[in-house]
Amino acid sequence: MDVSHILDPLNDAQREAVCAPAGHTLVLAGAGSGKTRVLVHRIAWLLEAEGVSPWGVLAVTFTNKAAGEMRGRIEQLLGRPAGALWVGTFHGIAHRLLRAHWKEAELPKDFQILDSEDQQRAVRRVIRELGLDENRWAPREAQWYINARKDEGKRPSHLQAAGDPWLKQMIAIYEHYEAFCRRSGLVDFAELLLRAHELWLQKPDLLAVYQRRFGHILIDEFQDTNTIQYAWIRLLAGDSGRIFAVGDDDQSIYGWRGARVEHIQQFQRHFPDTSVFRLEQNYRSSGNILTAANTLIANNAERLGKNLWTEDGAGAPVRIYNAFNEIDEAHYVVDSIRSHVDGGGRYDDNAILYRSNAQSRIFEEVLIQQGIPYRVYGGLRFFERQEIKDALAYLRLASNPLDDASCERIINQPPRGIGQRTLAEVREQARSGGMSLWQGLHHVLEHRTLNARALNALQSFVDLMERLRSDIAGLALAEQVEQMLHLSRLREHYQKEKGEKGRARLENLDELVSAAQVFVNDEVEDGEVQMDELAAFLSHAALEAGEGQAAEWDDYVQLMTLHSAKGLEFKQVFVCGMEEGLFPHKLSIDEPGRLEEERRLCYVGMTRAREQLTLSHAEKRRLYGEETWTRPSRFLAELPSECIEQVRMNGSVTPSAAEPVAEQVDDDAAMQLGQRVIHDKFGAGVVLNYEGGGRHARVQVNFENVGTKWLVLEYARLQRA
DNA sequence: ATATAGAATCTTTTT
DNA sequence: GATTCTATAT
Repeated sequence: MDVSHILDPLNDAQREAVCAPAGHTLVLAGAGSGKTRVLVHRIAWLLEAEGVSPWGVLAVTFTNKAAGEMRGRIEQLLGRPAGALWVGTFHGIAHRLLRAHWKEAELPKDFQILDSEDQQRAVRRVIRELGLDENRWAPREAQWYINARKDEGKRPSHLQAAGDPWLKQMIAIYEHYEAFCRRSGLVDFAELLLRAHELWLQKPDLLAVYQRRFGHILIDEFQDTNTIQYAWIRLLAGDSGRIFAVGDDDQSIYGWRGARVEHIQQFQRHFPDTSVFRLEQNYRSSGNILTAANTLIANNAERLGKNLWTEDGAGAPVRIYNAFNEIDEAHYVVDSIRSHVDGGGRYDDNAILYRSNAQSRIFEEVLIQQGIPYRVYGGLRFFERQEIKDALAYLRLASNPLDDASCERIINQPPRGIGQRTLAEVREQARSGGMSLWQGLHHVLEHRTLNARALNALQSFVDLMERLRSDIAGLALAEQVEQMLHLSRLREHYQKEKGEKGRARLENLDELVSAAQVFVNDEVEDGEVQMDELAAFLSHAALEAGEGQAAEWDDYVQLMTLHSAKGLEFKQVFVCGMEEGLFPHKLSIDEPGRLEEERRLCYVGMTRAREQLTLSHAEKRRLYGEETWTRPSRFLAELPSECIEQVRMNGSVTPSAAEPVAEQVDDDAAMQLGQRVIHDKFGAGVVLNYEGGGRHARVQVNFENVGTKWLVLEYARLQRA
């Protein structure tokens, strides 16, 4: 078999990794060093050169996007579909296993998935049931506790309060929450992983089947694996599976949600026959950007050590813009983007990155004001929208009457006269009789423990759900959805909602119908279990919340947090709000480990840039409605001065302040900030700043050879370069 | 049962 | 500043 198409596009280091010998492989891949490429080519190599069957290969990623991209690139390289190959997220694959082996996993056949919002509601309910004060025992906190334990592979029975009353309460909530999930046939995200792990532990013969099948296991973003994911991988690999893990300890930014970078170091201990490869040649960023990023990250103590290099030239210096306030900052960034586009560039060459979402607003305002198209990543996703979740809850309750989470959500949505009092009685009946809400409802109706008005309301809900269940049986998926929207009167309900919001909600409901139309049930194609189409659709909705944003090919400026920028690249990158307390964030400043994670986050942001990187900070910032004076981020001070170009603008709030320079000087001497100039004696330089006006106007110029100087415009006789 | 006004509270995010 | 929950009035 000719494998030149697999190996030729690779550099030496990449090729060595792709052709790694039998045994385990760890690839330490720096930012922009071709990480995905190595994974994709490795799989192609296994299939084409080593004759491995696609049946025997499993590739795991963290996001659906990454999984989709990987499969696409593999098929492109192979020139054919690779159906039997398993490519998916940890959660997606765990879900697939549990669907195929629901009996062995002790799950109901039609179990459904709780997303984090559903989970939080469930936890809140449990807290109430325990008679605890919600203010003292915040549902969010308990949810966080439960997920953290699950991510560590721990059940309540593994935990001990050791006299700590807080822990004792948390464990109690965890226990009751588990009971709730069990009797409702519900599984949260962390549970998918934990359950899949336990399934293999408890059924060794089943594990053996998968161990025999998957001789090759590939993991993307290995630095992001949490305890349970890594344990699961090790279990699957057993003694015979070969693991190919790709990661970068410098890009570990998810420690706060349980990711353990240590897995990279442990890997070589756990698997002694591991070959380690380093990919350090960067194909993305210019020299200055890379040097700056390298210098910054060198301040971290806990590193495996790695230095990125490039064959490209130094490129433009990294710009640091010192803004007066956040409005000035936004104007500077937007103006830079505008001049990029005026010079023939595209809007989507540009990314505005920030530490926290609250920072996006001011950029949006300025972008709107200037009529520049933009897209903000990471808002509410399609399947997370209220109206969509309402609609799905009807379908879920129809297919599983035990699903209390869904029942609670829609029992009075749209409003049908079932208030808190009535609901409390239903809950009480359900709880005392050990029944689901749905059963509790029937109990209340039979024993008439409420007044007639409430009973009527409850009866109408029961009738509705029963009618819905019988009416949608046998219909095609999209018709089921359509029928549900009609019978539940959800569409009618949202029609009444006025304004832009109501219109958008209706559109989303229509969109749900078309999502059902195009949905193909590929959930279990090789297993014995044929999953119900509706159930598959509902799982899909929970596991893949969807984008629901502007189409990707449109030309928009990209706004996102530094976290969501990981894995992406842009010609021009603006990292904004480089101030102490904001970035590094004040909640991470005191702990060295967390501060290092902030620095890695900065490193990730910087290495997104191909040609131009601009870091900005404001002296004064209004955040959460409060105005504060700020100090520049310590990260700025850690950058090497030879890669940096400082841009300052004294005391002026808007960039229009730059214009007086142009107005007050004669036409041929007119200049703007950032203008390249030539001086008779000092040579070439760049205008950084200006001061005053008229005859006394002075400019600050950064000369390539002699550094920064203040010059009086009238005498300096600068020429524009 | 709902509508509205005041108060509290705000990292980062995927599944 | 903006959302989201809580208390109060209708």
